[in-house]
Amino acid sequence: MTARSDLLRVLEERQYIHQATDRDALDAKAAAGRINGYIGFDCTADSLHVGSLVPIMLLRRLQQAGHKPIVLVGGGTTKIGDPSGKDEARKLLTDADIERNKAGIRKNFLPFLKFGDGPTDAVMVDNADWLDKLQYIPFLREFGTHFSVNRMLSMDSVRLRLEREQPLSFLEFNYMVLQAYDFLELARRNSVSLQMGGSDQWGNIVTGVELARRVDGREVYGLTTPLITTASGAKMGKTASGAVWLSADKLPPYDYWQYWRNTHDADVGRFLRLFTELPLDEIQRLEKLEGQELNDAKVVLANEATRMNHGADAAQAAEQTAKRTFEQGEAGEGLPTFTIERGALSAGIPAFELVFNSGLVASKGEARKLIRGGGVKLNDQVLSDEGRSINAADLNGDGRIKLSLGKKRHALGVPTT
RNA sequence: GGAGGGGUGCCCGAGCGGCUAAAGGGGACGGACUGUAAAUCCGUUGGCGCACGCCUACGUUGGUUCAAAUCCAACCCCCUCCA
Repeated sequence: MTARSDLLRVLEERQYIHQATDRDALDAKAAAGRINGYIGFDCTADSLHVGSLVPIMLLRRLQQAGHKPIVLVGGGTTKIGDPSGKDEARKLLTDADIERNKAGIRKNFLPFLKFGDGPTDAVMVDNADWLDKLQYIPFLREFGTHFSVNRMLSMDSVRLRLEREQPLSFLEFNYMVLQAYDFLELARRNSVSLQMGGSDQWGNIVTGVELARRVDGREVYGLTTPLITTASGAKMGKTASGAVWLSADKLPPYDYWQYWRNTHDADVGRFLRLFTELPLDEIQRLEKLEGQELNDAKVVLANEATRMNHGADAAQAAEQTAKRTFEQGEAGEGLPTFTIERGALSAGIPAFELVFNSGLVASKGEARKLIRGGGVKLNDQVLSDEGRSINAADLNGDGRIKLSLGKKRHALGVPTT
C-alpha cells in the first residue's frame, strides 16, 4: 500500500524501514498532523560515529516532513548498559564520563537538526532526569506487573545472550524495562507517539509500545531501521584506524570524506539514498555508473555526506586534497602533517624512525617491517632501505617531506623553523 | 553452599614441563592486479637501532623446577548442573 504521509513515503523510498509496529496506523497519523518522534542514544563515547548516522538521518527526515524530532540522550540508561547485540556487558562508566560524553554527543546533532522552541524544532532530553529519581519499590509495584519475564526471555537481546551461554547480569536485564519506561515517560511529557531505532532495538521499542498501551491506554508506534552493514558484511563505522567519528575533533573531515569515498561498489546506491538528500532520479543515474565511472558517484557521496556533517567548505577542501593526492600525485594541503626537528634533519634521521615519528605507524618495528615490505614511499619513491638516512636533501620543492604508507595514507613532514 | 567445565595474542582457537613470541583460522595492514572497488594470489601481524640478543606476554598472586602458558596452592571471574 502506498504511503499517504510524506514521512512514510520518504522513508520507504529510501529504504530506512526494517520493521514497524502498525505501519498503516502510523502512516495515517503522520498524514493527519504533526507527530513527535524520538530516538535514544547512549552516552558510551564522547562522540557518535557513522554507525549512528542512520538514526540521525531518520530524525532529520522526520523534521523535514514537518514533525518534531526529540533526541533522547541516555544519561540514565547508559548507567545500565544495553545488552542488545552484545556478548559482554560494557564496562561501567562513571557519572563524570557520562556527563562528558553527553556534552560531546549533543554537538553531533547540531549540523543535522534545527533546534529551538518552535513546533517542529528539535529538542534534546536526558532520561537521567526521570530515571535517576525512580524509587525501587514504588517503581516495581507500579510497573513491574506489566513486564512478563517469560516475554523478556524470548527477546533477542536476552535470548541470544543466553543461547550463546554468555553471562547476562540482572543489571543489564533491566535495560529493556527502563527503555520501555522512557517511552511512556516521553509520551506523557512530550506527547511522543513514535520511537525509532536500529533493528537491534526492536524488542526494547515494542516493550515500550506495550507498556504505554497497558498503563495509559496510549497508542504509540515503533519503527526500526535495517542494520546497515557494508557489502563485505562488516558493521558500518569501523576502520583500521578506529571508529569513523562524526566529531571533527576526533576524525578530521578529510578522513571522514575518505571513508565515504572508499564505499564498496555494491553499497553506493543504498548509501546515497540513506545518507544524502539528492533526488532519487539523480541517485538512480549515479548508481548505474560502471567501472571507473562509479568512482564519480563515490565522490558525490563523499561530498554530500561530508557537507552535511562538516559543511560545504570542509567537503570541498577534502575533495581537493584527495584530487591532488590521488589523481595528480601531489601533496594536497589537507593531509596530516608532523614536525621534523631541523637539527635532527641536518644530522640525518634513519628512515624507519622518520616513519614512526610521522604517526602513521604505532611502533618503529612496524615501520621497519613496512619498509621491508615495500609499503612506504618517500616523496613518491619507494623506500627500500629501512635504515637510510633522511636529511635536508630529501625535502621536496615545498620544503617538506611527503611520506606515504600504502596508497591511501599520507603525511607531510614539516621542518621546525 | 556442593559437583563439574573453563579463563591463551585484536577475535576465535590449539598447546598442557624445555624444540613456544606460542599451531590454525578470522580480521587488520602492506605488495601484485585494478578503478583510492570487489575477487584472487603473496607478505606482515608484541616491544626494543632488530637477522643468532634483551624485555614484556598465556585471569591474579605465590610456589616447585636448571627450565612453566604447561605442575602445585590460594584467590578472582565466567559457564553448566544440583541445593
